[in-house]
Amino acid sequence: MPKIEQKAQTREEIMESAAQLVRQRGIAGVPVAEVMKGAGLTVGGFYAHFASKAELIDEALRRTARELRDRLFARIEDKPVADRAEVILKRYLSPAHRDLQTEGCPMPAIVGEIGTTAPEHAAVLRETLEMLTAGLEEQLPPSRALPRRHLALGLAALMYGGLSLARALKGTELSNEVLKACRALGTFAARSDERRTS
Amino acid sequence: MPKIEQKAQTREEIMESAAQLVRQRGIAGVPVAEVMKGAGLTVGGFYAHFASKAELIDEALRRTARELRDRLFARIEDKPVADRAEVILKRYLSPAHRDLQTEGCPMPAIVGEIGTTAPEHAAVLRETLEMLTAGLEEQLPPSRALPRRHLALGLAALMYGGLSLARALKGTELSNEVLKACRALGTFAARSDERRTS
DNA sequence: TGTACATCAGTGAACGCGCGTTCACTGATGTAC
DNA sequence: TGTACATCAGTGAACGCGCGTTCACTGATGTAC
Repeated sequence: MPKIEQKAQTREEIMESAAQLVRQRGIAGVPVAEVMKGAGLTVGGFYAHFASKAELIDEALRRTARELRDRLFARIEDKPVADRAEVILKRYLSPAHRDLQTEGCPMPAIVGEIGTTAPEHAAVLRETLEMLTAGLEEQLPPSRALPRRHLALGLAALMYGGLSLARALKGTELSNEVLKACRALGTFAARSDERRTS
Repeated sequence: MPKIEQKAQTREEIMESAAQLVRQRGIAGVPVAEVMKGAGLTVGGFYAHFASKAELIDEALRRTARELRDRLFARIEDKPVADRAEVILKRYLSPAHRDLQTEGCPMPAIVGEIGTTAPEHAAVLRETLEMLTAGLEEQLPPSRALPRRHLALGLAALMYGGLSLARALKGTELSNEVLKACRALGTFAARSDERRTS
């Protein structure tokens, strides 16, 4: 393999390792050395690929956000409009999503760290939330009770809040209960117009 | 002042300093030295009052949870039952609560750290969430659409989620929008039965 | 009441550790001729 | 085609820093007689 392609592939492996670890343990919880180990390398080589840890994390977070969006809204157009919010809520607020942290939403791991860490990460968070909210808004039926944008943003906060708490409480019955309650509340809010007009 | 009282008062000052700082910067973000500085002391004396940082944080978090409950539900019985959820949502999801981190809800600062820090902190989080949920449940009118417990737990997650995101996004317009959207969604859910039966 | 001694809250420096980053070096890949 | 040289991804150790915790010491308070 030519040198340049090889290097690009190594960089990709470092990124993937970082993307998994940062979702599980947050920014401060992931040493550069461990990211490199996850890619089968040693610490020293890191700076041949990235200017700093912050740059790596920044890029890794953007990637996880896109990945989340793709999974969350995958084949959603196949569902009836009235069911879409519920399907999305079920996907996001599922025990599987809570447990498989390395593959899921990055927000729970990093939100609490914004303000203590590099300022550029705040921008990534904003973009992630905007992306999620915009995606939701698109799939919501027209509403008369609440502006769609408000409903979408509120649902996003509910989803994020429920998943974060459920992860932090993992292993307790309360954790499952939180997921269930948030699914119920979210579905109720998203469907309420429908029921009221039927 | 007798020695013993003096010592108790010093301990109290250390605790208060810790309670403020931990709400603002989380567990890992608050060095013992800074807590002591906040109490007008130097690091070395810390271990005359607490066995470890974890013990201090644990106790400080319990205190902040009680404080939150007292503020959130203060004089709530003076309000009509139908308005109580909205009042609580407004108190919790207010710009003031977002901005005055040293005095507010401790959850946003610590939820992401559970799992990376001492395991006893997970228990404090569970108790805090239970306390908030139980308090909410008491104030909600009977509901037929959702079990009250589910509504209370969902509202708690919505409140936590909205405040966390708003704090992380502080200084952006999105931050205000999140607070507003969560208040709207929460109030809508809490009131929906009422409207539907009227 | 006064004096000698014990106690102990608080100080300030040091220890040990983890981490981000740097750096001299290595060895495989690629280029010039 | 073969040989000498340049490049550079990756290694492993070291540096500097922050932090939790320890510890020898101090000086004010309290007690014994």
